[in-house]
Amino acid sequence: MKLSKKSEYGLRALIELTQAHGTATLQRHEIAARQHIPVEFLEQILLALKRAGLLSSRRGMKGGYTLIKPPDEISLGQVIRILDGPLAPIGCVSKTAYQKCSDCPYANKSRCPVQSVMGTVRDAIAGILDHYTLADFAAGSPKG
Amino acid sequence: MKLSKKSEYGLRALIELTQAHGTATLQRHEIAARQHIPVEFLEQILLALKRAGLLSSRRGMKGGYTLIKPPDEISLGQVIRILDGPLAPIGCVSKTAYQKCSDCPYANKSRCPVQSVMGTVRDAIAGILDHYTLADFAAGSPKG
DNA sequence: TACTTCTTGATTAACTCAGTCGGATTCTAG
DNA sequence: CTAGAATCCGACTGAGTTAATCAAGAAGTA
Repeated sequence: MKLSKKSEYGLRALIELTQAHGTATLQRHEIAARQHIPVEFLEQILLALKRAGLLSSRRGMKGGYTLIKPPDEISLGQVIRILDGPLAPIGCVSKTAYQKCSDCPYANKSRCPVQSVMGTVRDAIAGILDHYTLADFAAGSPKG
Repeated sequence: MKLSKKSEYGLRALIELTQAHGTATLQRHEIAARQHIPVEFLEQILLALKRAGLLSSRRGMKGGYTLIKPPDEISLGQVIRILDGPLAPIGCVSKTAYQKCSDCPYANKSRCPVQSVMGTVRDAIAGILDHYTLADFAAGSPKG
């Protein structure tokens, strides 16, 4: 039940990029400095977000990173899935990365207690994180 | 955002112990066999639950484990906290194991975006898991 | 060409997870 | 009182993850 540093840093970096959206491109050291993130670690996070299509980047002097999509079309759920993997607490209730549980005696039965509870937990988490956009997030609003 | 095997096994073991509650005491190999859990791993789980005051045990022939409290007074949240630690995705929003975030630029400010979102996530998770009892769970009911 | 910045892949140290093992202790049965 | 059955307890291990760090390369700007 834990959010990795990677995701936390990623989200914090995206606050900066959201605030700069449309205005400026940010370099990794700027983001790192403002958000107290180790530069080289931040680097691989930004790269992952770029590969996932959220950011674009330019090299060389005057280079840096920019948000490629409007902040109100990116959910925190998407970001965390990119950096941390599925939101579901257990593979057999994941909607984006389902995995049959191997050793469960209830597997393939109509109802597994664990699956049932963890399914509702997954839905609760995803319900929050998939409806919370970067725009909400960067504005610090307690939910839209 | 993940439930460990330890907690999963623990919960499954408690299904058996709940069903046997008041009737019989169960030995680790019985639980292990019925729930497909490695016996020696199960052992340390049962021990932890015992130390936490949920189970009692007897040694020697005719020994085994019993639920010590009524199943409708034990929540899944309690169990998972014993085996996996706090439910909160991040230390600074945990109610049972709060920890100030060290490197966050918003620390001690009135509002941190991460803290705000993860706080609602924590509340959602705890809201489900702390109101779901072993009795509900073992009965397989889709929530009381 | 010189310099700056992103890009990529390798490497690392510390830690956690999932499980195993060996021996000690306590209980029952005979 | 002894044998055997069960829990108790701590140490250990191997694989994998986390959180970085490093070095070298590619691309853009002046």
